[in-house]
Amino acid sequence: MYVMNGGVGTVTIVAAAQLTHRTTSRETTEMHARTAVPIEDLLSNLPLFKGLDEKELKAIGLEVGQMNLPRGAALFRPGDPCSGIHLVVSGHVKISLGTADGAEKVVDLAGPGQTLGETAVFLDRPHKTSAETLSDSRLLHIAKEQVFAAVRNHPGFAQRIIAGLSDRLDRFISDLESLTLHSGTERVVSYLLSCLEGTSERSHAAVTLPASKGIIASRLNLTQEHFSRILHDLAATNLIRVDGRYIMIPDVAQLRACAP
Amino acid sequence: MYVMNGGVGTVTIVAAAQLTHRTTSRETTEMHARTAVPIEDLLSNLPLFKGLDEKELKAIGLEVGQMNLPRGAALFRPGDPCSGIHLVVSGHVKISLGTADGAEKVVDLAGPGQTLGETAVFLDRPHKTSAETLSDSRLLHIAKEQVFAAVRNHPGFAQRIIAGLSDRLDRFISDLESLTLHSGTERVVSYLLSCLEGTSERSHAAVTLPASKGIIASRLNLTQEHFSRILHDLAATNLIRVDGRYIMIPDVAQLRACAP
DNA sequence: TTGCTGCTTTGATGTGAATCAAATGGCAAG
DNA sequence: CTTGCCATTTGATTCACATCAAAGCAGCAA
Repeated sequence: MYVMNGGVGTVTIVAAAQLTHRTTSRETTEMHARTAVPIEDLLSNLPLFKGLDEKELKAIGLEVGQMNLPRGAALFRPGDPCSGIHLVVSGHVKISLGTADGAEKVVDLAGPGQTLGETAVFLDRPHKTSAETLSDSRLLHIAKEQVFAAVRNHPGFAQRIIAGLSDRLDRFISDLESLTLHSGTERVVSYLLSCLEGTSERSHAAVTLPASKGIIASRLNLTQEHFSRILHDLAATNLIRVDGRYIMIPDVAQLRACAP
Repeated sequence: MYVMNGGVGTVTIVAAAQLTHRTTSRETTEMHARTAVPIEDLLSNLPLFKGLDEKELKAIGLEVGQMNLPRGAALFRPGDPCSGIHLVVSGHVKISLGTADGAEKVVDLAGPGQTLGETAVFLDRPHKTSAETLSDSRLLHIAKEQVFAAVRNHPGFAQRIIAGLSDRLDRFISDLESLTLHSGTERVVSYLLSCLEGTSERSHAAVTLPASKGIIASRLNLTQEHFSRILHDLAATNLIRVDGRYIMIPDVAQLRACAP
């Protein structure tokens, strides 16, 4: 389905011709403007690898393939056999569930540093979700067998994987909690706040949504329409200011305090 | 909070006097009637350990504590520091989230073979859920440090843990899917069907609910009332027959086919 | 410019499921 | 047998959110 390079250590350009995608001419041109990056520098900045000693890093790094994908590319679809795990370096990937009747629910939006497809690898099952890039993205790919080998030979790596899975599990529980215990407005508020994580703690702040409002709405289990209204209600009370995907939060504490 | 034995290999009786629980006299008496069981026999039957070689099993087995708890005992509450992972040998444990306003959502019902509390261990965070036995239960406990040691020293064990987490993650995704994409009735149907897993594939079958209808309802994200109604509707169309917690399914295929 | 196409907003209307309230039935203790 | 406590059922009412429909607006190609 897509081409990649393994066992090299520097970047090769990925042929993306056969990918399912919608690309504008401008985007495809950007696709080809990039420089070669030593892969270990990339790795050592990723949470999955951070803290591993140099030897381990090198051993694993050799086995990593790099992919550059345009917006709208499908990484996998439900039922696809799983080739390995993916790691987002830049860009955003939408992970979603499809239904028989064409509806779709966005399960997660993976940003830089996040991993995709571990469960399919470790349970040795085909994927049950589908993954698609939302913007031009750079990903790493580690093949299944190499993941297994790394888990066997590098306890540190196994620990990373476990921590990663635990974290995801925890976040899913939080999602489940929001979904069942909180109202639409509360979900939107806590989503906005979660977008701020890692940002310096100031009273005012701003967020740029990582995807279209329709996608975010699905992620929060709302209809586009409902999401739009909630955003407006919040803007009406001056808790936020909306300009397209750019959202200003004049008073973070006040927003946090609101649970209507 | 509770007493247990580590590093022994056979069973010690657990003092449960100080546990938060509601116990009838009959239940407490049963509590004290049991025999010593060599712990490795227990382990080798649990999915977490199955397939490990004898040496690994022995090494880990030495570090396991066994607990016998009456119904209604609290294993941990949100905010509690996490002592290690628990493993259900027999009985059922309710894992739930509490809200500020007293409401409660049952996240999972752990039965024999399942593990509790891994995420808190590996993320080194206090628990965010609470866990409580729903019936007299026998559990194993592996302390945090020993879990870490086992992960470091026994790649097989690490792999088990990873598989276990992956499986949980997958099931949570399924839950999320049901929750958002399926109706109440569909959720009930698929829950009933999931209770049949592992049972011999016959056209007719029966399930006994592992907990009170209120608990199950919460697990399925329904109110008691709504759950009750759905059960009635299904019974009205002869898809099931309800007698307390005992549910007869005359025609499994027909039930599976129903997605109103 | 024109016209297309996809995203977002807005309003009107409908419904599933929660909430409230009260009745029923079982079970254990007295 | 009665009393009281739970769990479950049932009905009536309410509300959040979805659905449907239509219009507004921006980006882009020609």
